[in-house]
Amino acid sequence: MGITERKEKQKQEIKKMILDASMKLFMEQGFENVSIRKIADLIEYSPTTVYLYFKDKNEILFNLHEMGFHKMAEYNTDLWTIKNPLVRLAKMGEYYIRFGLENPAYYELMFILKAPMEALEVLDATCEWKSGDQALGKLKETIQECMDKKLVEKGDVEAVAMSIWSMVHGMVALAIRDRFDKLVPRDQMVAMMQRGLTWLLNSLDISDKKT
Amino acid sequence: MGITERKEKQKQEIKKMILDASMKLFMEQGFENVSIRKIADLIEYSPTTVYLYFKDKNEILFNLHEMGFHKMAEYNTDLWTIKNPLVRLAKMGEYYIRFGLENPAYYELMFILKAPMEALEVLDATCEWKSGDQALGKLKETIQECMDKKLVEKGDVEAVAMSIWSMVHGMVALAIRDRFDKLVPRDQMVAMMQRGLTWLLNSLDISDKKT
DNA sequence: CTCCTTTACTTAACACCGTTAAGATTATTT
DNA sequence: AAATAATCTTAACGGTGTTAAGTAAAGGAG
Repeated sequence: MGITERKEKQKQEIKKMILDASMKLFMEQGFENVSIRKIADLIEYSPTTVYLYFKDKNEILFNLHEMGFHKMAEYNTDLWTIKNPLVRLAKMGEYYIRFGLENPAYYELMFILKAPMEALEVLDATCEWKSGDQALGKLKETIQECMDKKLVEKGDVEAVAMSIWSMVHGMVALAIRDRFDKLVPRDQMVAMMQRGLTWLLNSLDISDKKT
Repeated sequence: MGITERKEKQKQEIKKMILDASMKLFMEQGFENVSIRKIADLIEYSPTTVYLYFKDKNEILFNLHEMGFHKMAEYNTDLWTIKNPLVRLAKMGEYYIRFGLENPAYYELMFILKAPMEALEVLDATCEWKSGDQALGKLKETIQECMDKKLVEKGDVEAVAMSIWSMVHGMVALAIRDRFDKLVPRDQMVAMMQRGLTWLLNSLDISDKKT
């Protein structure tokens, strides 16, 4: 069935066109200024055509949200070459913050906007957020390793993971949503986040102080 | 000028009507489903009348955002009776999380939505975010006190404050935007946040371990 | 090559949105 | 009572997500 196969391929290509156009607009104009009509305009189709490839706007946003996780993975390629889990943990935080600040549009899709999660609830009955679960899993792994190697005090891995994630997420979310720069000068922002992160990890580190 | 005075009072009353109606809809239906038209319907005026009392929708949201800070202050009334700054810090975090989870609509206005900050940029040339600055100030005070009393290692108060705030904000923001409950069971959410918070503060506490 | 069916796409419309210009109504002052 | 000022509404503009119905092109069957 070479013919139907090529057709399927073409369909995927148009889907990609729609997603790329959406993301372009999203990055240029922000979430609230992207409409199906503008997307359709950009790829030179009628607005209704978009609905032949995606159920609704939420489904588009969900797909972009997935692309965001792939993009984030690119930031972390060299992460697992780091053998010291505490150093790796620090790098994870650093990369996370950098990814968020350098790709605010993706970050919004992944961790702030409700729309992608609404799509997930419709799409998947089990409502599993695979991408998020996987990303959090890697954080938990690293923390577990820190505890195993007695670099960090033993404790509730899950709660610690959620806490660390919450902190870096909080930083990025506050920055993206214009709260951070109202309180500290913009040029000091990144440095302060970094100081906060190293301060936290330093407080955790028990490798030096043998009680 | 008794007459103009009463008129001014009436004007303020209608303003309050608009804000109350907005907040009611906001809490019931969420941000994205509140429109000027619905607000006008609820107070039985025409949509355009709303514009005689507020410049635009953002200005309404900014006013609601301010009301949110007042509401949050109610949660903190007994906070300054706590003399031990470390205990106070813990309570601050606990109350912050509780406020956020119990008043998600207010929380969104205060710390997540862009609209109120956009209004601020138009309203105030200096762009000072007084409410936020004040709230953060109290956190910094408490942390400073902790350091002064050697309950917490001395360090960059600003960075530490931003970090702690980021963590609790991160927790609430993830919960409100449907990321938390996709990864941990909903009934364990609050408990886990609490564990994370006490874990953090425990790591900071150096009052016992005299190095 | 013609007829028919399927696929791909568009036009038109619905019900909403924030916002503004212009007109109508009401109240106050002269 | 007439003129002025304050208050509110109607109608409209250009936008939104989405759907029903119609058109044009492509593929297969005879």
